[in-house]
Amino acid sequence: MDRRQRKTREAIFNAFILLLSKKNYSSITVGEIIESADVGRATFYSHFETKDFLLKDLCKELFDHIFNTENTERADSHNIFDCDIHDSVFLHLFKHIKKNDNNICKLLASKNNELFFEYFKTELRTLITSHKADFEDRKPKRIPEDFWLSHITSTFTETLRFWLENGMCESPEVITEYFLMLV
Amino acid sequence: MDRRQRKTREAIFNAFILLLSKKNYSSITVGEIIESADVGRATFYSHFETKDFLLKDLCKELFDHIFNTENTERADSHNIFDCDIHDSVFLHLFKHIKKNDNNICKLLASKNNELFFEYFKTELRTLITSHKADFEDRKPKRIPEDFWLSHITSTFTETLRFWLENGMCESPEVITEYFLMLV
DNA sequence: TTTGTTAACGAACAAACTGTTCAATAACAT
DNA sequence: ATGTTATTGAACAGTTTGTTCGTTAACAAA
Repeated sequence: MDRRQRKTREAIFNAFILLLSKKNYSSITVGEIIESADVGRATFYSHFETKDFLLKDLCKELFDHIFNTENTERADSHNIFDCDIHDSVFLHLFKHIKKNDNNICKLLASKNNELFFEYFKTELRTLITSHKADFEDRKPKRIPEDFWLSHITSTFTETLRFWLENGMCESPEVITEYFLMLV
Repeated sequence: MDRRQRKTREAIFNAFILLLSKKNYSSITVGEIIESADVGRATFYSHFETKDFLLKDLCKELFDHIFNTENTERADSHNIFDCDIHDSVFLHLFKHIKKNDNNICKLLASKNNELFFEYFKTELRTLITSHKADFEDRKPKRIPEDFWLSHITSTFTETLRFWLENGMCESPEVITEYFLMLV
């Protein structure tokens, strides 16, 4: 990718993240974004079709990173997390989120931007679906399968939300424990 | 309240509900609402400051109804739900939602309107907080109090969401059972 | 029925935002 | 050095928003 393209794309993403941490998504205008990013109006629209697509692309960038390093690290099977204890995936996720300084946290923590959380949940649910075997023994017999998966997913995101809103003062290990206590 | 005021208020609410069942909140314009409600532009703005306030007022109208008949029915202590079995409040809520033909259901079921769900959750949380004693024995010792309340609240709304998305084919009793199994 | 009050109307209005176009300029790759 | 491609800035039409105001109609109380 052309260096110019990369630079403007970065500038727009950063400006957008900055704005999202201050105000809620729907009240942000394209005018504010391009002013903050210091790029031309036409440039913005040559990169992103609309503001919605900008959000979608940003989410893809941030989440693919988390969830894919997740996958690849587990795939090449020789790191500390690739063990057979079933809850390690979630501990890993919490650690990963804590490590990834502010960007994701800032956005997930902001009560307003529900859209952002929705994209996160979508990615999370596919991850959890691929690990559903780990929860078989905890599942009440009569609960339907898809409802069960939704429940695990939303319990995880609510745990994460609690953690972020409290300034992540608990350790990833404790938060993982909380999560597993509830599900 | 003046009959004229009541009529336009009703007309606007109904038009708004109709639109919300077709498209998502942010894409609805004031122009569409007043056209569908068949009222003048100035009239709309004399009733509601902005579109956001319209949503807030609609939520208040719908939810106050559910949650307050809840309270009053329990207050005058002589109906079938006012018993000492601790889960009856939630069964009552599910029944109430099912009974209340479509309006609320239509809105809660539509995946798009996350805002609407947020208002619902706020009301629900205060209800659950006032009944938190009923869940004391289920609460893992180490889980913080407010986190525990958030968890019960979101588990309830996710259960409700599941129910609505599946066309409410299960009975209120079964759904209540599902909810209590998970929490 | 008459009278004073209040709501609805509708048309017009400025202001803000959106998404597009285009010619000129600068950065890039070879 | 040359052809390609991204950025720029300004201008543009089209929406949407929220307000204003004079006129008309519905209301409530005498």
